[in-house]
Amino acid sequence: MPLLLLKDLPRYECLLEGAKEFPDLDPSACEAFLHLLRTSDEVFSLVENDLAVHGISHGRFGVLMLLWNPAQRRIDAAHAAGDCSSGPRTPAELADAAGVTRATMTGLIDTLERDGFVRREPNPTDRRMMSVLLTGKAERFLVGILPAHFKLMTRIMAPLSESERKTLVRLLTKVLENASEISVPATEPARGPPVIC
Amino acid sequence: MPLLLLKDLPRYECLLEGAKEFPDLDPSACEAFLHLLRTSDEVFSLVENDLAVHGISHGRFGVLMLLWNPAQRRIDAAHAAGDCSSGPRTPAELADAAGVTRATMTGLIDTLERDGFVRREPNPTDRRMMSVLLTGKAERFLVGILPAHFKLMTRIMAPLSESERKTLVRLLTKVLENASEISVPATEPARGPPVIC
DNA sequence: GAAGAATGGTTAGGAGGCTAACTATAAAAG
DNA sequence: CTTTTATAGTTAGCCTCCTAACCATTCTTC
Repeated sequence: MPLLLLKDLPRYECLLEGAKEFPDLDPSACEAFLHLLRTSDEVFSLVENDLAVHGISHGRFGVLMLLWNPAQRRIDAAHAAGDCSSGPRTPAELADAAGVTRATMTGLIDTLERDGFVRREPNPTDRRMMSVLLTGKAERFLVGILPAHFKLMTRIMAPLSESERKTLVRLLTKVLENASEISVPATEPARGPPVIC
Repeated sequence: MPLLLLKDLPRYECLLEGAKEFPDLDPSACEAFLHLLRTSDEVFSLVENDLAVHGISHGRFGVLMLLWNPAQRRIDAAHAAGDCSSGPRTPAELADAAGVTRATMTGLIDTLERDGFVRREPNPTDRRMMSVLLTGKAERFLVGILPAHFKLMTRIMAPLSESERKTLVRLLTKVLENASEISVPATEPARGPPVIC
């Protein structure tokens, strides 16, 4: 449970009250903002607790998911076509894909290696690089817990209809794109769509 | 930036692909789930970076906000009526309101006290308890940074219209209530609405 | 081809989360 | 009353995240 937030969100009247004192406070923006963070905090901690039962943190789970390519079997066929990369393999690629620093990824890989979920191998061509490889233990582990993990996601989103889910995704996408724009002051001309397969 | 997530969300076709292998994977639920966490992660880190510029973490900021009662001046009038509490004052109340453990709150108060934002005072009637009090420095600090903080919220939510914000809040509320239900297996008959003033 | 710049990975040190165990005090039970 | 139980707060130890500094290697550039 990584976020610290108000457990009980303020009532709308309180936001209106605050707006009198702070002209910069936009009540509806503030309300949406707080609900977004509060809800995702609750959902996140739910998933994290569920994963903790199986003895793995969300961060490590994320790394395993990045490394685990269920299409691995199909890859031999697709390899020539090049339409489906085999996913990140080096610590740097993993860090980029996961959105953490390389130092953090080093730590995650350390504990995963300690627990026998991955192993490091030096890259024969570039001796600076390492390859991170999933072990059979990790694959069995993932196949074992994923069904419950997917069920939990489904259960969390159960109260929303299909069209509500589409609406939610549409609104969140607007916010996400705007937020990305804010954090990266729009230097690049927008890169291509994600190519994770 | 506390969460570790896929930076580039999987395409919907990949989810459909995965659903073939895992019948428990509900593509639209998974999509909504991932967008929710990804968006709030981006938004959260935006705010956290902004606060970090002013040398304060989101957690400490939250504590200050809980302690800071802008209605303090009005409280003398409201006190008799009892319709507006003066907010949490003890570490335990703060921990509950913020949704962290008491141990975590101890650490936050430690650093806040070290930096001169709060001070602890023993409770004269119950010698187990402490009172946490905001200093004048903290109040000036809050008044100084809050306008920019509110502006950032407004900017983040700018792409959504008023009605879209209402829709977003409505959908998130559904998910939040459901998630709370899941985490607390519905023992209590649902408590009253939040009474934070 | 040798010096400097860039890149990949790790280490060190800090912060904020957590749980579990501990101390001190107050309340309840006998 | 004394004993037990419950409560408030802290401490200790772990994990994940960060930044900054640090090697080793490769690439660039002259």
